[in-house]
Amino acid sequence: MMNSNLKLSSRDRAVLMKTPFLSGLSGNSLVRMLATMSVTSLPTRKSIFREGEDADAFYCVLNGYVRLYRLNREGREADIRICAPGDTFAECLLYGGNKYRYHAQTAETATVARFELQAVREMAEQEKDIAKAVMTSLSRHLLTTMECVANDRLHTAPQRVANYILTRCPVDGGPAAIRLPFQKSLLAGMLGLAPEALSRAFSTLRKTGVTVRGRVIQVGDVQALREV
Amino acid sequence: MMNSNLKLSSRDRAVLMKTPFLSGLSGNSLVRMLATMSVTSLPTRKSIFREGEDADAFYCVLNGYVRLYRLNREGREADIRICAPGDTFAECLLYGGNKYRYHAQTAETATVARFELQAVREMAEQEKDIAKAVMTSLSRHLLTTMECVANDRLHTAPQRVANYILTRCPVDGGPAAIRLPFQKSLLAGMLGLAPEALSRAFSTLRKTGVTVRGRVIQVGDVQALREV
DNA sequence: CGTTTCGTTGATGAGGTTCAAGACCAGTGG
DNA sequence: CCACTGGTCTTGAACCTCATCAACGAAACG
Repeated sequence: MMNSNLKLSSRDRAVLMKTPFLSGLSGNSLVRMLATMSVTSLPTRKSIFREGEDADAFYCVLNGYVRLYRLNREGREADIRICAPGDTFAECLLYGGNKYRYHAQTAETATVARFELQAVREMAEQEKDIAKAVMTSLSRHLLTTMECVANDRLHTAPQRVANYILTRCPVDGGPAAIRLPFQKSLLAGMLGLAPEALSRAFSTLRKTGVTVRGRVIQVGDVQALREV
Repeated sequence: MMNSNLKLSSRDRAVLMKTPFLSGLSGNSLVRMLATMSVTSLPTRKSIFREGEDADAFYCVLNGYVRLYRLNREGREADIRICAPGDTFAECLLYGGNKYRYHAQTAETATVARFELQAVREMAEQEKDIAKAVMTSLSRHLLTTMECVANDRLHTAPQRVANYILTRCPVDGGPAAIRLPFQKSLLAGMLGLAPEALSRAFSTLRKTGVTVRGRVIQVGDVQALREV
């Protein structure tokens, strides 16, 4: 069901332009970048690439979600990162090795933009603003990944969940409500938890005023949640 | 005991030149880079910067080791990364925010090279090879950090230790011996473990043919260790 | 040769995983 | 309209790994 060279929907185009990757590009660079790019729509649980394969492209999520994960010897999967619309992945292979280091798979139907590594590498050497875009993208990615390590090592399951809710909360205090943009099992993987552990974390947070119904999370007092 | 503008020892200079950061630079860029750099020797457990401070520089370790860590609400520390000679840290702030996001402290007496963010930012915009050096450095750093997340989420303590030993083992099979370049407590933090857990992991690995005496680790059969 | 730091060991408990069973929900087809 | 079905989520129970605390032994260092 691979659908290459798809025409960009206007919503996808808007997401693409807000990416750290393309938002800073001037006219000429932008055109060249878009020219080497191909857009693909993929069904749920479709593999994009596998660990160990020769790397020839990196990707940007336009719609839906993509899981990056690894397997251990016994075949258990662990998510390394969940990529949301606007996120770039495998761009570190521009200057860091020539094989994919993890599996990438859609978590639901998704649209991704594909960039040839070799082409972008050459363009980054020619155009300064493209190099800058790459650096910005890498920097952000690195910061969030280090944040992830710190989160894993420092916080318990309820604290990680509270953390996640707070990052999605528009308000600073009082009551709030958010809607999960994906299944809970995906959130669990994102936080480095088994789905059961996420479920238990939610029920622990009930006494802090968090109620969950389906994908809707209601927070009684955002400030109280910050104390967890 | 801050010792700015120290003269580079020849060993430090050799480390510096092998850095992904400087190894690819041509004459002119290299000279400019070295000109804006200042080298500092620091005693054990000296803070280099603290979380939340305004960021004005990033660093490269020339000698010794530097811990990057964070504190949780109760004051417990968790290491995010241990930087060895040749490693760069906080370089993600070139294009990713203007405050340090974690604490940095020497783990033993160390020598570091300091680069002004603003100066390097300007140079990266002018010179393509400097931009490329930044991208290479960021890419490597990102790959190892993602590796770290996967390691934490996928492997048990003995597996992480086996992993670490294998990455330092020169040979592919048969017996081998390595010498830890630092204290065990530092290795523990690096692997996301308490020192006691590292100690127990070593004793678990005894039945796989690993013996530890002081900083020397003897491996009976490297291949057997790979099976863990 | 004491003092201090580092490493090991044991006991205990908290936090998560795993497995199994059941609840809930939406979609499907009788 | 209702029963069946397949997926997702929750709950319970047993187990496991690791952190923590405390005590002790071993180096390192003056």
